[in-house]
Amino acid sequence: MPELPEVEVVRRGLERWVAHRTVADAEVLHPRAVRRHIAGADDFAHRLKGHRIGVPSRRGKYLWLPLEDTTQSILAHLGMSGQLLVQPREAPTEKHLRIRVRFADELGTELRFVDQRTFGGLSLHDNTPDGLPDVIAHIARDPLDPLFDDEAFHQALRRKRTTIKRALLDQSLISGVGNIYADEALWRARLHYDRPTATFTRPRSLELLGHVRDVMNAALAVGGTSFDSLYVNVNGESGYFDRSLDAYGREGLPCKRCGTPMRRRAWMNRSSYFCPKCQRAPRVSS
DNA sequence: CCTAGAACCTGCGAGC
DNA sequence: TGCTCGCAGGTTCTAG
Repeated sequence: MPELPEVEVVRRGLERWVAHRTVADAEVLHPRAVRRHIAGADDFAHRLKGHRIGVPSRRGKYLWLPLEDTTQSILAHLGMSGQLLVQPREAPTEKHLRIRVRFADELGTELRFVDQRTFGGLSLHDNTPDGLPDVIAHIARDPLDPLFDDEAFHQALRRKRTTIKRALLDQSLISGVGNIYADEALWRARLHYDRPTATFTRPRSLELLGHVRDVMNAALAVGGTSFDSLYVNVNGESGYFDRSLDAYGREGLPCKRCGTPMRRRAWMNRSSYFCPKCQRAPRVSS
């Protein structure tokens, strides 16, 4: 479940179902799922044992579970297809189950990391003084973070020699935005994905940020976006925002503003969806 | 330093 | 039916 709203839905589920429980033991079924944990799978499993999980946090698409009475956290990234599920102990093993965490209580559920494509994973890291896993210190605050600096973001856009969608997907400038919400925010802002950022005026940058926040909050309110069973909350349930999408996945369908057929362009090994009339291409498109 | 593009994986649906 | 191709909510490494 990749972008910010989907990850936040998962974080809330973990807060409700996993926080304050003590790990009995962990089992790593695929080494790629812990590749960020340099000391390896056995070390990862061993270090979780006996520790109580604190309240889960999130920045952008990363979330982490602090281990109480330590200065470390379990960092999680869902990649393209990762799921964190709270399942009954007796539930059948998922085909792509990669990590299982059992708890030392009688609630009867366990935490499972399931990931078809293995781009995601879990790992254990020291926290920085502000409680963030050290390996994600370079990730920017996300737009729903009260301490996100709008002015600094605008200045960063001015400084870069890049285009706006690339900038939105650059997790060191603004985190949590992925392919869906980038296209949605750009459609709302009537901006073409290939517009150079260096010419952005402050009002334009701030308006775009407003649209990013609006679309993410709207998605969050209905449990995020899912087109299939790959993107679910910790209880395996899908969100409903797919039916509210204005741009993503709408190739050939009429623009909801002006009726012009929407287009899809191959872009950076993926796709960009846009309205050719509302979102005009820049004159000089490199 | 910076930016663009490919690589990393598995599975699914479309088209032949 | 079975094959190949293109495509998928991300990040990270490499080449230029």
